Amino acid sequence: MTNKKKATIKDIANVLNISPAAVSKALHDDSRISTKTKEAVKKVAKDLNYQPNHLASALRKGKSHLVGVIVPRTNSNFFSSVIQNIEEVLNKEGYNIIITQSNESYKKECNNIDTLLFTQVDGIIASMANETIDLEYYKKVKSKGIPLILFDRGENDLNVDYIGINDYDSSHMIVEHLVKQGCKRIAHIGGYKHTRIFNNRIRGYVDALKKYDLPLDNELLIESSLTIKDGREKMLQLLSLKNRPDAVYVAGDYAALGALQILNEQHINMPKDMALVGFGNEPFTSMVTPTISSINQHSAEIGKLAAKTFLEHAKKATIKQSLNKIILDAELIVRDSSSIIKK
Amino acid sequence: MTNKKKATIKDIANVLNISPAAVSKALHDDSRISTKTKEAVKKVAKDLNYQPNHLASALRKGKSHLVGVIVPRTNSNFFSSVIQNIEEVLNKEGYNIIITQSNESYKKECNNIDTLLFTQVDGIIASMANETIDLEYYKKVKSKGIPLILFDRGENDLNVDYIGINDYDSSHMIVEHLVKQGCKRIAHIGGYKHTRIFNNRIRGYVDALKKYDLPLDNELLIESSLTIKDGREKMLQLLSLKNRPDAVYVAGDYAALGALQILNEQHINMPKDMALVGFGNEPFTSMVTPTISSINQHSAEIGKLAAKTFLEHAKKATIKQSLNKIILDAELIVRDSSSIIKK
DNA sequence: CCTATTTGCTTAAACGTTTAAGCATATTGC
DNA sequence: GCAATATGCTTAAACGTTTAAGCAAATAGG
Repeated sequence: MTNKKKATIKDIANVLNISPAAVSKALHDDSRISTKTKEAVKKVAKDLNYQPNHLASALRKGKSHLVGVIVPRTNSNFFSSVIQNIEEVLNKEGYNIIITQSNESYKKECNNIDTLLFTQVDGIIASMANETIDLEYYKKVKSKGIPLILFDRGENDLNVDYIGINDYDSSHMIVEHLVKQGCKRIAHIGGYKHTRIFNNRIRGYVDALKKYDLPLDNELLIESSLTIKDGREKMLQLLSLKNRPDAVYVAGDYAALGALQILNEQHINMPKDMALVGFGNEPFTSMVTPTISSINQHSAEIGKLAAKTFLEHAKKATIKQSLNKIILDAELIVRDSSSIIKK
Repeated sequence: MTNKKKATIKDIANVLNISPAAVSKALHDDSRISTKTKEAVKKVAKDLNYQPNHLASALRKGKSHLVGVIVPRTNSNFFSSVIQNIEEVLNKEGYNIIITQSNESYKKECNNIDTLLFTQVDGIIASMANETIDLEYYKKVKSKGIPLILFDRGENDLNVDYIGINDYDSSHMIVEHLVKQGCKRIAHIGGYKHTRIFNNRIRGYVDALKKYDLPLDNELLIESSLTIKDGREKMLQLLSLKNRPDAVYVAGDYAALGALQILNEQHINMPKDMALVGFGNEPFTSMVTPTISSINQHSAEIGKLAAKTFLEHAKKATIKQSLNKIILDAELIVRDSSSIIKK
């Protein structure tokens, strides 16, 4: 039990007086090894508390069976749920994952990529930092010939697989919902335009306004970092307008929360005087008062699909990156902050 | 650039007509290699886009430079902050971390330990699942001779390093605070007694009541799983008492949130009719109405200390587990839910 | 009964790195 | 000028596994 030195294949071989090669094959149920030997090997392996040395086999086979995951942060429900599902799918196939956080910083992201490559991961599943514009570093991954799968952030920016939701349609759903509630002036606190998903949400918002013949007022369309703090500031900005909106669609739940705080502090009635819709369906949206309507991004499915996409690449030796772009339909969860018309 | 095969030390050696050993030493700035050779080697390495094969060096050196981290879940601010700080400290020293989640399940936790050992991690930093009572699996880690550091959950249960906060004193602080606010009947929705930290909070609560000559009523001390749902149920249970409490100290913020929801739904005024204090200082405690008083657990410091403790072990080859038990003082953040007396 | 095939193993090389040991050559101290 | 030391490299083995190639013995096929 308290064997300091770890048992190796060689130790097993010595006990049974057979070659290490035979032991290796026995442990892998090779058809050319007799059942008798296999049983003996497995018994001794157990007795010696043998644990295969992953490093050695990975080195020999040229596969680490590790997959790198890069997310902006793990303490958002969306990302942690995606991660959990990636892990679940990959663990079943004998892969482990290494999770790294970029904290929305491009520099940290580059660092993460380097350490992942250094650790010889077999693939990388990533969602880009807000800051990331330069894609050189991601090209480095591609040039190494290991699969790269993006989710949520990064659609189309590189020519790789992507899993995400339909941001453009989501905006349409939200605007349509607000119009049905009787809103006439709908504002949008959006993310940075250079991030494709946020740009898509903005385009969806603009096009939906046109569709419903609503005013497209430049004052009502604001770019934001989507933090709580910035949500507060941008909400104040909207309230200071001569012609206030009667609804705000915020492209992120944290910023929506900031907006809600301001509205509560100023005793502005939600949803009557101001309807509010967020994006992401973070758990707190149903915890605060009033509860915030939001878009469910199908985090579990995104995680599972990202993992499966990686596995497809891993299985076929040919590294032909056949673009696998999966766009899921999102779902609008209507809560108190935008339920003007009760059923 | 688009070199399919990765460059190795051998390739560099061939270009310069020196031995692979010399290249290896040059890259590690060995004093026995001339500056001229070092420069030449580094230039060629860059030209060939050489990346050291981590697996090979790890195998040879018997160190993977990977550290496993096990947490109940990552989508809590406490754990994700701990992780971020562990990562920061360890990255600087050339270590990478592998994060795994137990989802509070003992079985998953055992699985995590196995995969981490399989991946040849140099150490494990863990916070135990709520479910975990049997410690056999953790003993397995110790018997492998790799450092094991526990934080938050697991103090004293195994004879290993531990970093955490003073739960007993925290309870004292909370009770003292509530007493100062004029509360006379203080209830406690606690965690499972078999988890040491929750037991310490319960002991602190009980002793503090005695100290302030308050009634220690069995009805007022409830064991809970500390989920939102259970927080709701246990709050209802307290409200159904003939002799209601005028304050509730909940051992976890999520359960405190559940309690708050019930109090809001029943239009019970906080803090006047019922003061509420949570534990953990999750971000949402300052987002909900009213904001919830809570205990700040110093997640950043816990993470840093856990990482540093690991590094100490890693540096000294002798694996003498000199118990390094660090208990930090927690901090009570007073918010609206318990501020009866305004300044 | 003889060839062909299958069964059950062994041998040896390989994965990419590190490192102990060794060996010239150059430098230093006296 | 000679021993002692320092400098700058090479050789070869090692880490623990996998796997291609090969070989003897057993079995099958005709």
